[in-house]
Amino acid sequence: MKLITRDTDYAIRALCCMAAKGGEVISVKDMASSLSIPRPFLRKILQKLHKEGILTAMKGKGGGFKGSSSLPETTLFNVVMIFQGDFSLSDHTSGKIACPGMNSCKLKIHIDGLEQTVANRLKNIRIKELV
Amino acid sequence: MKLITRDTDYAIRALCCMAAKGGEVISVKDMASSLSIPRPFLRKILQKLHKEGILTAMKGKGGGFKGSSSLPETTLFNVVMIFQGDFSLSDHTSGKIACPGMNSCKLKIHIDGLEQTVANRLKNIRIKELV
DNA sequence: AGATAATGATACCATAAATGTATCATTAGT
DNA sequence: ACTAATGATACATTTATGGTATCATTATCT
Ligand code: FES
Ligand code: FES
Repeated sequence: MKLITRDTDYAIRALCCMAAKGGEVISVKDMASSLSIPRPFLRKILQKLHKEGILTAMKGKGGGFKGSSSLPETTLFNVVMIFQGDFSLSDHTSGKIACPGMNSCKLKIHIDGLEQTVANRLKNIRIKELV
Repeated sequence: MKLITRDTDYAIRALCCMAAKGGEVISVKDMASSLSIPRPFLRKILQKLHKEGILTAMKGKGGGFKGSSSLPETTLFNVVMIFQGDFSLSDHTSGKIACPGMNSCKLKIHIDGLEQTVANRLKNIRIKELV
């Protein structure tokens, strides 16, 4: 089971790299080779981060991406949500599975609690703390 | 992302059901209908739990499964391991992805810590506490 | 102006994992 | 013998993951 999929992981690494470089513009080409990430895949990832406002894009020759003002405070939770959409550790507790006794079920309580714990941990890890 | 996949979830519910019934033998047929789980799927799941020694199987007419002596102390961690094999929240930290600076990386430290937390939580939830 | 080099947007593809089904053999009770 | 259960295992379907490819747009450089 994976809490952090590969695109999320690549995104985090790329963001750390951006943050380390300050406001410098970096092309996908350069970053892909320096991080050993497939270029088109990284490109898709950075475009998404741009759409979400975490990166700023510069088109045209000599262009690339750089971190936006929100980058340093961006949390791992933010990134996970962007690439993995939801955040439910189990279908069971999210209601996707019909289950008798969804209310007052001890299993559900435990899983919900764990989910909260994980989410809170991820919310407390910011990009600026990783560089 | 899912920490607990459906087979794991079904397994937990089935184990709770078994535990609640004490040493009574229950057939897959009965359990599948009472838990609303596809019968052949549940069967495969229970067979696996039997192989792992958590359930005892009775073949032949009137047969079925019942909890073994180890059932009450079985933890969610045990069940997750049985159905999902490993337990690594991220490929990155498990070494499946080549990454410069695998040593002394702050991200890795955080993820490893979170992994420990999750594992410990799961290890502290026993079937007997869920019935 | 034109060549070049970057991103924007989006569609496509390949593989793996998750979620089940089906089948035949074996065993036990009636 | 007949029936109803599991044992073992192969097969099928669907969804998620990981990645490519392409064409349009924009900016720079000569
Ligand atoms: S809500 Fe279904 S077993 Fe807990
Ligand atoms: S080990 Fe690769 S970024 Fe941490």
